[in-house]
Amino acid sequence: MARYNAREIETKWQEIWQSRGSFRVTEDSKREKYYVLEMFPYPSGRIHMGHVRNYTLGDVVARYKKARGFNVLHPMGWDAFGMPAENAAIENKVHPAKWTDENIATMRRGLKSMGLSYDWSRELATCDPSYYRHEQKMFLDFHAKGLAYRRESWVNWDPVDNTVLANEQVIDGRGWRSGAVVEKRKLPQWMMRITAYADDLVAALEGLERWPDQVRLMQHNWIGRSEGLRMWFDIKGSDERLEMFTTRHDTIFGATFCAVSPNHPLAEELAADDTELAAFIAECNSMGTSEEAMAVAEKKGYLTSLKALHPFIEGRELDIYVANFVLMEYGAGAIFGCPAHDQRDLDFARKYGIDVIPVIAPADIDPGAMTIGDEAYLGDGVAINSQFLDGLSVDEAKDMAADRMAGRDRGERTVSYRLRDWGVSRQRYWGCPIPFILCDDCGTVPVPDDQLPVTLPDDIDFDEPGNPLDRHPTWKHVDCPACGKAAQRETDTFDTFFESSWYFVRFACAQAEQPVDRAAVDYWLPVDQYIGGIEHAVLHLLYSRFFVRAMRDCGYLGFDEPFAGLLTQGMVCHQTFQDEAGNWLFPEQVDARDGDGFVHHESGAPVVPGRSEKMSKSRKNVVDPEAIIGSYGADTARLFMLSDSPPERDLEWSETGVEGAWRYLNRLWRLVAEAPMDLGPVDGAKPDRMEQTVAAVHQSVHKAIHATTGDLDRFHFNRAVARIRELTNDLERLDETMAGAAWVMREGLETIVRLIGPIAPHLAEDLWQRLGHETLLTDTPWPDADSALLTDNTVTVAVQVNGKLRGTIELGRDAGEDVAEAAALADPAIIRALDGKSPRRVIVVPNRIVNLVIAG
RNA sequence: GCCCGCUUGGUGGAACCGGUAGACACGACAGACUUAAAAUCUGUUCCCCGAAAGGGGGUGGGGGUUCAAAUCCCUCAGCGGGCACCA
Repeated sequence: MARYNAREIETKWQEIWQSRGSFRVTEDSKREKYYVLEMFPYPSGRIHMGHVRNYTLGDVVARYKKARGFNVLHPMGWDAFGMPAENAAIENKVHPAKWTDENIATMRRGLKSMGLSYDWSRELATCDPSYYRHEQKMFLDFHAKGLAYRRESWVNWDPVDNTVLANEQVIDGRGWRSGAVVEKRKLPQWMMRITAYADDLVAALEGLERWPDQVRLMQHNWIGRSEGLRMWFDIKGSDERLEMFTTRHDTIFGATFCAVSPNHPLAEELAADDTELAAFIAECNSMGTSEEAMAVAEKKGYLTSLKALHPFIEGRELDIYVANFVLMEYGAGAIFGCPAHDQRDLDFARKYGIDVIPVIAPADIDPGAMTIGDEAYLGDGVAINSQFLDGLSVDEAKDMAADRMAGRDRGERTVSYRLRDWGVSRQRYWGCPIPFILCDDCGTVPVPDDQLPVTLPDDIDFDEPGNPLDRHPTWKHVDCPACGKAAQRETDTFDTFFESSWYFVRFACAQAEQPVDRAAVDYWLPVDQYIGGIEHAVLHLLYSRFFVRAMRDCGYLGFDEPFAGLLTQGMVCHQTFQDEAGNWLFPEQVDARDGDGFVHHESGAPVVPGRSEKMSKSRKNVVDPEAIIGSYGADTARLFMLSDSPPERDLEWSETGVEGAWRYLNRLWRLVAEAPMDLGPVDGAKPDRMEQTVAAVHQSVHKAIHATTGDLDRFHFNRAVARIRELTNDLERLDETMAGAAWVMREGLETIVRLIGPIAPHLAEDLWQRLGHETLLTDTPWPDADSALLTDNTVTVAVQVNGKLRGTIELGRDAGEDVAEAAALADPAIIRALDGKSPRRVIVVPNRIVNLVIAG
C-alpha cells in the first residue's frame, strides 16, 4: 500500500513558502490585522514536545486567520539571557554567547522543520545589543518618571552562588541550584514601581474577556487588594504614634494588644539597648521562610515596655509586643490584636495570657452568651461590647469606626496590596547591563544617551563564584558623567523577565532605530492571541501588563493591555518507568510483557510503571520531537498534538495516537492521489442531478465547513479534527456509479484539504496541487459554507414518556406542536409505552423533543 | 488553612442555552485480502438480562429543583492548581 513521503513533501513546501515570502508581512491600513504570538522559547538546547504543542497551536491560528483574510503577524524570537548559559559556561568552559548562539541555531532548525508560518525577517534574540540597547534607553526613561528607583531592600542571598535569588528560586529555604541555605540580606536593588499600577492592574482584569478566568483570578489574588484603615494609636508617655493597618476596624473595641514586626524601626530602636530583644529579632530573621516552616512556626512575641492607648476606651493600655508573625512588608508592619476575631491573634493571646473580648456576635446569639474558645469567630454578625458601634452590622461598624477615627485625626481609609515592587537587579553576567554609574559624590548617575548601549564585555572568566562583571579588571571603571571623577558602573544586570516584558512590542518593528516605531506598533498591537504555558500566569504576564503601562506613560505606546486574548496550553505528559532500584528508565529501555507488566529491554529485570507526568529529562519520559518528525513528518506530529485533547488540558503522549494521525494522513493522501473516480476539471459545474446519497454528502461538506470554522474560532481544535475525519468517512460512501458523485467527491476532497490546511499544511499544500490548482493553498481563502445546506428539511425528534426515551419520530422542520404531538401519539413504540393511558401533560420542544407525562 | 478548577465507556475525549449521553479517535475482538506477516479494508465494542424483539441501569457518592439534569442548587469524597502568619 502506497504511503506518502513526508520528508520530501515537507522540505519541498517549506522551501517554496520561504522563497515566495509567503509569511512576510507589512502594515497595511486597508486590511484588518491579526497578531498571533506564542511565548518565545529560552534556547536551552533542542526543541521539546512542549514547544511543539505551543507552536502548533499558534501556527494553526495564524494560518487559519490568514485564510480568513487577516493580515497576520506571526513572529518568533529567542529569550536568550539567563542562568543556564552561565551554568554551561562554568561547567563546560564555553562562553555563554557561543552556547546561546549554538542553541538558537539548533532550535531554529527544529522549528523550521515543523513548517511554522513565521515571518522570520522579524527574528530577534534578547541577548543581542540591538535588542537590549532599547530597554536600557527605556529604563532611563522609566527612572526619570519615577517608575524605576534604587533602594536598599531585603533579598534572598545564595551564599554559594553569590547572587540574589528570586522568591521562586528559593525552594524550602534553599537555593534551587546550590542547595545552600538562603540568607536574608539587605542590598541596594533596582526596583520597578509596579505598585504604582496596582489598582489599574486589578481593575483592568475585568476587561480581559478573552483570558482564562483562572489566570485573571491568580493575578487578582497575587495583587491582593484590600480596603482598610490606616490608623495611629498614641504611645503612652511619648509624642510618637504607632501606625497600623487593619481591614477589621469594626473590631476595634476587641483590641487587647499591639504588635510590631521584628524588622519594624521601633523594634530595631528598642533592640539597640536591649540584648534580649536583639537576640529575639535575630532568631526571627533566621527562621526559615519555607511553607512548612511557616505552618509549624509557633506564634512568638517579646513584650516591650511600651504601651499603646486605645483610641476610644479611656484608660485601656495595650501592651506592645514584637511578634514573629507580623510582616514588615505588608500594611504598616504593625497591628492591633483582636484575639476574638483573628485566629493568629487568638493563638498569641492564649499563649501570653492576653484578654479575649468578643465584639462581634451572630445576630441570633445573646450577646452575653458569646464566648470564644480555641477558635476565633470570623463570621458575620452585629457589634457588641463596642459602645457606639453596638448593634451595627460589620459593614456599618467599619464605616462608623473609620469616620470616628478620621474625625480624631487617628485614621484614614486606605488600600493595601500584597503586590510588592519588582526587584530587577541580578548579580549575573548573562543579562542586560543596568545603564547606571555609581559615583561617590553624585550617587546613581544615568549613562548618557550617546554612550548607550552599555554592552557586556566578552573577556570574562567564570573560575570564581560571583558576578564576573564585578571582577572584570576594567569594565566597571568609568568616569562619572556628571562630575568626571572616577566612578563605577552598576555591575548588576536585569532580571531576564525584563526582556520578555516587551519583546511582543519589538516584533512589530524589529529593525527600527528607536525602541518602537509608533506607526507599526499602533497598527499591530495589542497581540490578538497569545499562547503559552500556565506557569507564566502571574510573573511574565503581570510584568508585561505593567511594562506596557510604563511604556505608555513614557510616550512609547498608545494602548494599555498587551494581550487581548490568552490561551494557556496544558503540559505534554508521558508514562514514567523505574527499575526496582528506583532509577528512571527511558521508554525505549522498557518492553511490555505479554499479559501485563513491563521488563527491562536488555536485562529483562522487572520494571515498575509509574504514573504519567510532564515530560522531563530528569524522569526520562521524554520523546524527542525531531525523531518523531524524522520518521512521521511534522504534519503527523502537528495533527496528533491537536487531535485528542483540548489545548488547555494536559495531553497524554501516545505512540498509538501518533500512529493514528499518521494513518489518517496517509488515508487522505491515497484518497486524493488514487482518487476512486475521475474528479473532473478544477472548475467543473455543479451537476443538475444528484442521487440521494450524493446530495447528502454534498450537504455534509457544507456542514463540515460550518462546524470546523466554528470550532477553530473557539480553539476547539480536537473537535475540528473530528469534524474533518467525519467528512472523510462520509466521502467514502460515494461510488462512481452514483449521479453527481465525481463532482461532490472533488468538492469534498478540496474542502478537506482546505480545512486541514492550518493543521497539516505541507500535505494539504501538496494535495491542493495534485487536485490541479496552480496557486498556493497558503494563499487560498477559507471555504464558505452554503447556508442553504446547513439545515435539514426533516428532523429526528425524540419522544419521551415520563422523561424516558421511548422512540423517535421524523418531522418536518419547525412542525407545529399539534403536529408533533399527533405524530408522537401515533408512533407504535409510543402507543406500546403508553399502555392505553392518555398523557396528562404534553411538552413539545420544537425540533427536539416531545415529552408525554402520564404519571403524577 | 483560604481561594479556584476538575471527576463522562478499557483509554483520550464529544454532547452549543437543561432536551435522543458516548461524536471523533485509541485500544480490543471478529472477519476479508495474504503462503505468512505488515499495511489496508469491513463489522462489533457503555454495563446487565435476552437468540432476537425488547427491557433495565448508567456521566465520582448522596440529596434537591424540573415535564426533563453530565449540564442548575446543596452536600460529601477524590484529584489537580494558586496563595499562604497579608492584619
